[in-house]
Amino acid sequence: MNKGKITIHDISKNLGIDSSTVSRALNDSPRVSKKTKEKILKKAEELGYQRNSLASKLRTNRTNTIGVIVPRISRHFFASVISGIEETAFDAGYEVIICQSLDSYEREKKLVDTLLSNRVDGILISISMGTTNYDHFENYKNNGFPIIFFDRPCEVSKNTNIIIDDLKASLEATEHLILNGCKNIAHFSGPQTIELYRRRYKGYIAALEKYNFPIREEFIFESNLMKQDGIQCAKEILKLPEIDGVFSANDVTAISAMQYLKTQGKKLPEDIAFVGFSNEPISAVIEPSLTTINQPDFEMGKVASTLLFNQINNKTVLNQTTILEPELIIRKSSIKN
Amino acid sequence: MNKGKITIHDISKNLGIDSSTVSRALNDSPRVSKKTKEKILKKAEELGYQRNSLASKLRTNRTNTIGVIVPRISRHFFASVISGIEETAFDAGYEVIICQSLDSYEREKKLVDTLLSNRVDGILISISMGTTNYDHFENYKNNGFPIIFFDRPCEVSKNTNIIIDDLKASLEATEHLILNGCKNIAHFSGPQTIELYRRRYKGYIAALEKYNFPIREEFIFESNLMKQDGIQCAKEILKLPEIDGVFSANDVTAISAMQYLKTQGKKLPEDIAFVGFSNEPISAVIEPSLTTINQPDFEMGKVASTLLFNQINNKTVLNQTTILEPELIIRKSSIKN
DNA sequence: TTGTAGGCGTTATCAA
DNA sequence: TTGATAACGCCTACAA
Repeated sequence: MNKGKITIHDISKNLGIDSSTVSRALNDSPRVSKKTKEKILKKAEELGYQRNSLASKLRTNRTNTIGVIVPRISRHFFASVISGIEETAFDAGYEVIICQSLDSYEREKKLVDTLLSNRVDGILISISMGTTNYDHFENYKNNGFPIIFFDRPCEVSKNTNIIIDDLKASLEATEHLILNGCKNIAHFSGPQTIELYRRRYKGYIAALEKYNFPIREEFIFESNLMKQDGIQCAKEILKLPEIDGVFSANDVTAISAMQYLKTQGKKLPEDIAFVGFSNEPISAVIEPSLTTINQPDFEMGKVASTLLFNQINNKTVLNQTTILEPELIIRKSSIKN
Repeated sequence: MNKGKITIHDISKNLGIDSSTVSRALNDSPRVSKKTKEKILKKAEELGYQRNSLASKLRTNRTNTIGVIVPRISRHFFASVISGIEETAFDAGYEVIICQSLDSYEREKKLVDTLLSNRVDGILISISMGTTNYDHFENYKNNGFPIIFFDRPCEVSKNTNIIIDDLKASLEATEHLILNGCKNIAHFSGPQTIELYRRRYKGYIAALEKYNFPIREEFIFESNLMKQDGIQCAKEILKLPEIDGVFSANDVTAISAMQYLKTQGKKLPEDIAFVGFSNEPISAVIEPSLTTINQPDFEMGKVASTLLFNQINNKTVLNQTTILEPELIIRKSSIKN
């Protein structure tokens, strides 16, 4: 119950030194003599003093804290981005508050609100799948509040976004299937309300066009790209026996589809080749191992947080999109012998 | 830059109503007339008022916030525990601050410190592998500060711990290997400084004893149970060709060992059967699929947070260990034909 | 180098 | 039902 009961005033009284001096000493100000400083630090230790950050943040109007909102922390990609953010933040002396929106718009809105009422200095966010209305960002952005969007950018005008080159990667992925002999390539696509999935879709289309392949609507399956969606997609595929390759907008769906197809006696990649997107750890381990796109996750976290800290400290808003380069990881699922 | 500039005083001036009334209205106090309340809420909305939680927390000396420290958020188990915690917290109106120690003692200590200086009402923690000194908890516990340990308990006396029955699960896992014909069973063990891994070790020993199997020190491999440790263990195993089964204290190590052994031409489970621990998502997907122990992760989060909220609100300290039941998931890696 | 005094934004107490 | 006032713990001009 005594938690944090000791204040600078207790130290002050205890030593007969004014609390302002105590405050200065605890902040290692040069305006306190070495001797007094030592005395104060010793007494603080002895009394079990613990600074009340709330008070100091309130007073200074600076929290040295940033908020991070991701759809789900369990996704390897987001966990890595967070690690990148935390590393930069640690060096810069910032605290990081991690939140997950669970891809719900309501939750996301509430989280933004909570972070702001806790006066974070800035926010890094990968918007949820459920978000189609961006008003909750617009208001703050207009006030110059630092918000940076990563991976899943904000679709309204003038923002600082960090994305990867989904279009190029998707084109490359689809092209890879074509060059490995696929003639009828399906696409597992995410919600087209989301820019990111539109870009992946466009990459797929671009590859087909490049090779003068016809675009067949019935080969394009839009879903939320969860595990169960993969099974659903697989079932649809079985009805279209000419399909011999799949480019999936994420690994999760590709993998669950592959699993299902294997139970139905399909040979992978001989009957159907697969390329995923994300390079989840699981993808290297399944059989056949999944060819996929590796995203520079850790780097993305570092870039995003570095930009945010610049924005916080220089009050300069970039409103510019940074594009990072992904990489095609070729494994067994796409190589027909 | 205007972030949060509007305060209750602005609303107060704007309406000619005292700020104390504004405060009451914003907190939906019954001591404000409906009419005034409406007027205030409307004006707040209009001015874009956003409460300053820091000030409110400072004043009330209550943050309605709990801290959660886990080794790494990317581990599926911890992500699920966190989901359980967040669900309970959401219903109880608490904010949750998620932190990862990355299994570093230094980081953990710092995180505890940061959380306390931010005056969280309580802490839920799964201690890091690097932690062997518990002084940083002792101090606060003695002050009655609510801390609850889950999964990896605190080894010093009198704590509230939530664990699963590792011993029973490990005994069952090892027994399962024995009943499936394994004669020489190895154990991949975690650091014996950690209670949890000692319990898993004991379960392994107990099973051997139950069936009068000799305990062979050279069959027990202690490591930090990371991916690379699995490869190392696999190499050691190859030097001991009599080993025909492995009980691993986690899935990660089991899987990387299996992968390596497969590249070396071993047939799994025919040559060597495997049982892991944790039921990582990957375990269902690899080949052969990994028999493992499923832990009630989400439930553990709910139980731990519920206990914490009780402790916070009733000021009653349980200092009691709650044991949850794990479950053996039998898959292909342990069934020799 | 140290002390004085005032305020960050909110809420609780008391009085009206 | 509303208002005045003080205080939460800290920091920072300014003065000494």
